[in-house]
Amino acid sequence: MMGENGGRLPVFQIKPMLAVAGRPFDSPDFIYEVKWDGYRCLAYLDRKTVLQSRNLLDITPAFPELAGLYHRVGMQPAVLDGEIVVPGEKGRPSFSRLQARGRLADPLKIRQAALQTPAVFVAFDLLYCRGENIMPQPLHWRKGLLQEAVQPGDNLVISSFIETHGTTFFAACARQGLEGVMAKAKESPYLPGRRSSHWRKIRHIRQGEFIIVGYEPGTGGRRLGALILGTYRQGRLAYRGKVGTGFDREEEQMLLGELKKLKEVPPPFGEPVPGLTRPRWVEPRLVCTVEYLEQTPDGRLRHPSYRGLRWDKEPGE
DNA sequence: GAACGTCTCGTGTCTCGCTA
DNA sequence: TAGCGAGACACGAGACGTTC
Repeated sequence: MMGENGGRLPVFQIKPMLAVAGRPFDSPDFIYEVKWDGYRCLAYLDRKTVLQSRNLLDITPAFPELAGLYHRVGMQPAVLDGEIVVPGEKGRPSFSRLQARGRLADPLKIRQAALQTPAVFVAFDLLYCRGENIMPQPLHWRKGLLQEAVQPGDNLVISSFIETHGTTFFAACARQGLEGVMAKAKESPYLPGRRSSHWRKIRHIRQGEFIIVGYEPGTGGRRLGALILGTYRQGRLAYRGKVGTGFDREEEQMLLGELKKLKEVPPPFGEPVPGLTRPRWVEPRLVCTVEYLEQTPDGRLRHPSYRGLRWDKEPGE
């Protein structure tokens, strides 16, 4: 089977297909499904289960509760593409819980965690079926075969999708606090390791205004590493994270110029901030707009991206 | 042995430069 | 011009090494 490697599963060979970023749209040529907030994973199933991360690492030992996936999948040897998620509050995927799971190395702790916060494999594509490479086949055909091959149950679900009504679906997902939507061309083949416009990642982006309280110098060709952000909480500045992307060389020069005009001040937060290597603290006079995916439980920004200075805003606002 | 700091590894975005 | 890879950056938290 698997042709190219003499009948064995192509373990650690397939890189997952990637998506480009996009905006909500409606098209009869696309299907729309929930974008799950978890670890991208390929599951190799051939009388056992092997889980491979996006970077081709074997993450099977970290999720023992998924070892039995192969019992629920027919037409083996088979390879599923999907996402490992850990349900959090209200059943929504919790990325922080998943990270806590993924970092465990002690087998005892892994077993305990598997009982307390069990992971679920959300399957959304079928790449090999009965040992045959079906990646060149169109997505709608692979989706059909996925429905036939997989018996959903504990720890294994099939990602449902809708046809057309992409904007309505996106709005509904946003209301439910989900990360976003994936739009996939019905006729698209699976392009391993490639980032293709056949798949579009439409994320629910949040935006806010934050006070620039300092910065870190960059390395390599960059002069500005990251801006250090804060907001006022009960009259005191609170740390909200750093943003190190979203500005090009021109904006970087302009920001550095503005920062150099400000007086250097002592650290504005009551306690030292972990993770800051070479902070330069400045007067909290500049306000900037930042897009971000979500906030961590302690109020820090996840995946922040700088969008511009707000000359019209005062820090106190 | 406790506390602290650094490294590692998972996820991601974005810009820049090279190549087809 | 589009696609792709490299190299910046972000987050959390366990593992591990060092210091006291």
